[in-house]
Amino acid sequence: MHNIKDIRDNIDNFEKSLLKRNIKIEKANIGNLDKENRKLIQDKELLEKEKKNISKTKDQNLFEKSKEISKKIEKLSRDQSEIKIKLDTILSSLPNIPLDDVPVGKDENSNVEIKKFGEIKKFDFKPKPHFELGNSLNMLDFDLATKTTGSRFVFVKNQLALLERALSNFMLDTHINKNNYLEISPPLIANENTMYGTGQLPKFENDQFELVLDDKNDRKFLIPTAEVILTNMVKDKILQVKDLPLRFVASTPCFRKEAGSYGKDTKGMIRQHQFYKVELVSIVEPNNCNDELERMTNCATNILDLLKLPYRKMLLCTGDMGFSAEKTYDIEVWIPSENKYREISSCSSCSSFQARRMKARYKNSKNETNFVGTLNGSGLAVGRTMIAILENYQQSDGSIKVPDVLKPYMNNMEKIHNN
RNA sequence: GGAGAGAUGGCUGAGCGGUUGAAAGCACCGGUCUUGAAAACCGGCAAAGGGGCAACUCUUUCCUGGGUUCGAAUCCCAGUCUCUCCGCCA
Repeated sequence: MHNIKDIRDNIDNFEKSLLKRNIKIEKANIGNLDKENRKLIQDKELLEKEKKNISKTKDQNLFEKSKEISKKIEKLSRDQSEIKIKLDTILSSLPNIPLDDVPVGKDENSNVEIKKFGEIKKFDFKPKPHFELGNSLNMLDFDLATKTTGSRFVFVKNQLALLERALSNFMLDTHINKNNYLEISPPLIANENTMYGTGQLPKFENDQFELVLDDKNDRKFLIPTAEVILTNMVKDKILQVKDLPLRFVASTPCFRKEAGSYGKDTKGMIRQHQFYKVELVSIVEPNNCNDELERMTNCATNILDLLKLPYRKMLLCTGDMGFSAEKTYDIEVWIPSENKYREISSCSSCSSFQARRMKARYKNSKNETNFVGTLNGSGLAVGRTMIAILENYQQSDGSIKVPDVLKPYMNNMEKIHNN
């Protein structure tokens, strides 16, 4: 959510910044609504003051007049709230402003590669895609999931289920013990206000799985990412500066409708309606957003370093960033069967954009109340990490070598194989 | 599912129709004292919104939404959440 005051003072810059994201704002409309809103507030406050004075005098002769004023106030405040709702509807659907160092572009083709890491393994056989490997191991079953549930779900069995669990635990332990994140096991369901806070609502309702409840006013959603619930842990709070930064980590299932991605990544478990993800969330002083973004991204890539998986770090362009982000790094891991890099983590700074929606504030060293900065990043997407391990660690016989760092989590198993 | 109790500022907690935006304590900030710190003492300290270059000023807010009243944190109604007891249950 943007601060209308900032927009008012600088509407041309605001327009320009959003244009970088291909968003055209109706400048005149916003300006008029804002003016109208303030006019009505002023009129209303004048009457309120008058009314207040009458009741202070306790003069019975003026009581009738006070009643009349009440009616006028009622009307004004109805009009005003209507205008305010219109204005807020517009403002709440506008994405965050990109930072200056974010490249401008309309889609992922304009993303900028920062650096490649790790070595791409040369296979002396044709590397198989993960779903073939999983299928022949009898440890990934997509057909069964289709039968029980529907498309874009999967049964993970046997040692791959262990691998999935091992990955979660390995990532969690690393972030908790090495990177100083606080482990959280959060609710997987969020209410409407929470979803609004991080920016999933109102604009992206179609991507969410909503629960069917008896009470239509009580709306609840399966979380599309733990970012939603972890970031909202500071909703409606006024924190002390000494409490910051807060760093949370959770491994949770994530649920996404993937609306509009028909025909995209239909094979395998690249794009699923449900997947595990280890999520990092930081709550910081707004000035520290940039440093924290670098730190967080390093925490994420550190996992790939330890797993010895090749990857590259991308700086997303304006057109490819998420709604709430001011700057985003994607980490892409090497997928041998596709002969390309695929997103495995996305780390974003959201400045005070989400904080303003959540009313998450802190008192700075001067004792002034201010909105916090929020960041979120995957550290990492567990399902896609499993894909990367299957493909990068595959052997010619279809077995999968277990990465060294995971062995302690998998009964010191050397290889995942069929019998 | 049944029966009660409650929801007040960053936190704890008074107030139960008229200078109450709200006592007190804690926390926090500034100062005195101290070599420094602690303690003690003095002072300050809610948020949101509007107006003003500013000093400042106005309005709203005591869970949410309605209602009663000239006037509501205080009374009435509905809802949400929390706690206790009983029942049921992973």
